[in-house]
Parts: sequence; C-alpha cells; structure tokens
Amino acid sequence: MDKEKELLAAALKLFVEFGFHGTPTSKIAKEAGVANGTLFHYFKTKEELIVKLYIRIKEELNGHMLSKLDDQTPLEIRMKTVYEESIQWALVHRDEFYFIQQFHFSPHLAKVSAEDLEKQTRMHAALLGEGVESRIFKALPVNLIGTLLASQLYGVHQYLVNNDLPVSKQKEVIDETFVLLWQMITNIKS
Amino acid sequence: MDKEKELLAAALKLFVEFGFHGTPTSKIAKEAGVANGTLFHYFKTKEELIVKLYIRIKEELNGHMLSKLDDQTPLEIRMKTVYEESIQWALVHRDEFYFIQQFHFSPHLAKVSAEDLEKQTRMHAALLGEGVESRIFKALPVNLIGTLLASQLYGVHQYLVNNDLPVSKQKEVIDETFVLLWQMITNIKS
DNA sequence: ATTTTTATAGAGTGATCAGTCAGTCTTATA
DNA sequence: TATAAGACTGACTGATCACTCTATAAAAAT
Repeated sequence: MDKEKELLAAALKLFVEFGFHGTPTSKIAKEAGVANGTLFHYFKTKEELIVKLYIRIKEELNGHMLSKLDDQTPLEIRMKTVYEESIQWALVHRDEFYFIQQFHFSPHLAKVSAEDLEKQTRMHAALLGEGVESRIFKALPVNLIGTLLASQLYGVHQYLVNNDLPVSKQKEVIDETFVLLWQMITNIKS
Repeated sequence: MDKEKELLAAALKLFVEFGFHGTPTSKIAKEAGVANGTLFHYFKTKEELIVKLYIRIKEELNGHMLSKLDDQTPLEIRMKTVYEESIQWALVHRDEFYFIQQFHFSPHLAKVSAEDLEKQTRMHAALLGEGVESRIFKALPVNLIGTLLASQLYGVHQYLVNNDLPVSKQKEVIDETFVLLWQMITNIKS
C-alpha cells in the first residue's frame, strides 16, 4: 500500500473529526498504520501535510469538474454542469468538502502559493468571462456574479446536508435553484 | 477596567490573527494585561473562553438587529433591514464576523448548547415563517428560502470585503443584490 | 556481489502549553 | 477596625506534541 496516501487519508478523517490542532501527528501515523517517523519522511512538517492534503483534494475536485465539461455545449449548460456537479461532488465527498471549508478559515490558507490558488479559479473565471463578454449576463461586475454563483452553490449544498432528502428530491432542488440563479444573473426571459 | 472584557477582546484579536490553537492562553493574558492565572479565574478552560466569546458576539449581533427592526413595517422592509444591517454590521465588525466563521468550522461549535443556537435563529425563523404563511414567498421549503437568503448575504459580504468600494457604491451593491434576492424568492412582479 | 539510496521504525527530546496552587492584595461588610 | 470573601498574581507542573536521531531493512544501481 501507498503509505503517503494512507497518511493523507488518515489525516483527512481525523482533521474532520477533531480539527487540525486536535489531531496529533502521532495519531495520524497510528491511524495510517505506520510509524511516527515515517510521517516525517513523507512530509517535512505537519503544516506541509495539511497544505498538501488541501492541494490534493482541490486537484481531485478540479479534475472531476474538467471531466464533466464539454467546450462544445452552450454556456448555460456548462454553468449548470459546474453548479450541479460541484454540489454532487461535495455531497459524495463530505469529509473532503468539510476539510476545504475548515482550511479556508484557518491560517494555513496563507501558506498556499498564489499560483496554486489561481489554478483553482481559472476554470470558473473563464466561464464567467464568457458570460460577461457575450452579454448573456446582466451588466454587473464579474466578481459579483461569481460571488452570487458560489455562495448559492455553497448554500444549497448546506441545505441538502441539513435535510436529507431522497436522491430524486435532491436533484429537483438543485435543478430548481439553478433556474432561480440563472434568472437572477442573466437577461434571459423565461 | 473590566478584566473579563479585556480578556475576550484580546482573545478575539489574537484568534483572528493566529487561529485558536495558534494563540496560547499566556499570550491572551499578556495582551489583556492580566496575569496568567486571572484568565482561569474568569474562564474555567480555554474552550469555555472560546465558546463564551462566540455567544457574546452573537448576542451583540442579535441585539443590534433587534434594535433596527420595527414590527409595524411590511415584511419586505424588515427583510431588507435584516439583509442590509447584517452586511453592514459584518463590515464594521470584521474581526467578530471572521471569528464567527472560524468558529463555525471548528469542533468547538459542538459545545454550544442547542438552546443557545436556537435563540440565534429565532428572529430569522419568525420572519421567514411570516413570508411563507402570507404566500409572499414562492412555494418552496422554508429552510431552502432561508438558505438562499443567508448564503447570498454571506456572499455579498465577502464580495464587499474583497473589493473595497466607496461607501456609496457598497450601499448600491447591497440594494441591487437585495432586489435580485427578493425577485428570486417571492412571487412579486416588479 | 557490492554499494548506495530510499523506506520504515520507534524511542527519545526539548519546547510549549493548559491549567494549578499557594499566597497577596482589594473591597465590602459587620 | 477586624474579618471575611473575592479578585488577582505568577511561578510551577505534568502532559503533550512536533520533530529528531539512530538503526535496520528493502530496493535500486553499479
């Protein structure tokens, strides 16, 4: 087995349950089934482990999204895909998503390089830019539109986590709220 | 001077800068200008301090909102007041608001009693209930409407933090986005 | 076959930190 | 004024933790 992956998986599980400072490196090593020192063979410091875990998870999410997007489809479809697939991914990968949020409100965020951060928003920025340039979006600042999209996405995900509905109902909520969002940010009359 | 308040203020400042585990109780005491042991005279444990700080801040926010609400005004005005005043408060009390978010994604949240949590959503629940019963809102689950409101509120706040606009422009963004939100969740045609 | 490099182990270490304790100072009350 | 109660102090402690170090085993390179 790949000990590095074991360590990251163990860390994720423990961080979500006990928080960053609530999980000593010794517990991570134990949970991963390796010796204490082995952890420091793969990661120079605990912080490096945390940051790498974050980047790894973000890459997974990004890879997933890219695999679902098709440049040939119209903007609305691609936006819908991003919206729906993001929520679905977050529902399936609960620990990972919670970890991302935890990480975002921690001082560790500052340790992520600017490039790494930029890499993760590039796709969204491209989509939003397209919407603005093609005048499909309302005449609002592009960042504001991005914020509206992101926050509603987070919100609807939170709603689905708090109220466990059958999968079909979940899909309905996602579809309905996307229509609401689309009406809000575009000039299109339905 | 009130040492308990000094301690809470010092803790807030340090927590926001260094995170919960990044700030030892010794530093909090020093920053507050009191002896180490005094901290434990007022708070049995570090965790109690953190939780009390959270509740204190939430009470302040709630008190502020209540002072701005007038039962006589129509629902739309009251909702707008909640929306606008929440964002304004968060902009003025940056540290407090950041702390709330930090706290929300930490294991400490579990230590807040159910009553304390309920107390903080009562006002919002009442407003939302009124909107549903009066059929002003669309026929959507009340929690979903609440989520849509809350998430957009958070989002617009984040947008204003990331882009520093003159106050008049800020007000414009708040007004505009409230109209968008209101159109999204109500049946009213503008 | 021999050397070098890499992976793994786990006991050990120095620093840090939450929380204690024994005692002093301040204030209120009798 | 005497006494009690509460506020306050800061040195101290026991535990914990991130990280190191030495040693060994496995794998790769020569």
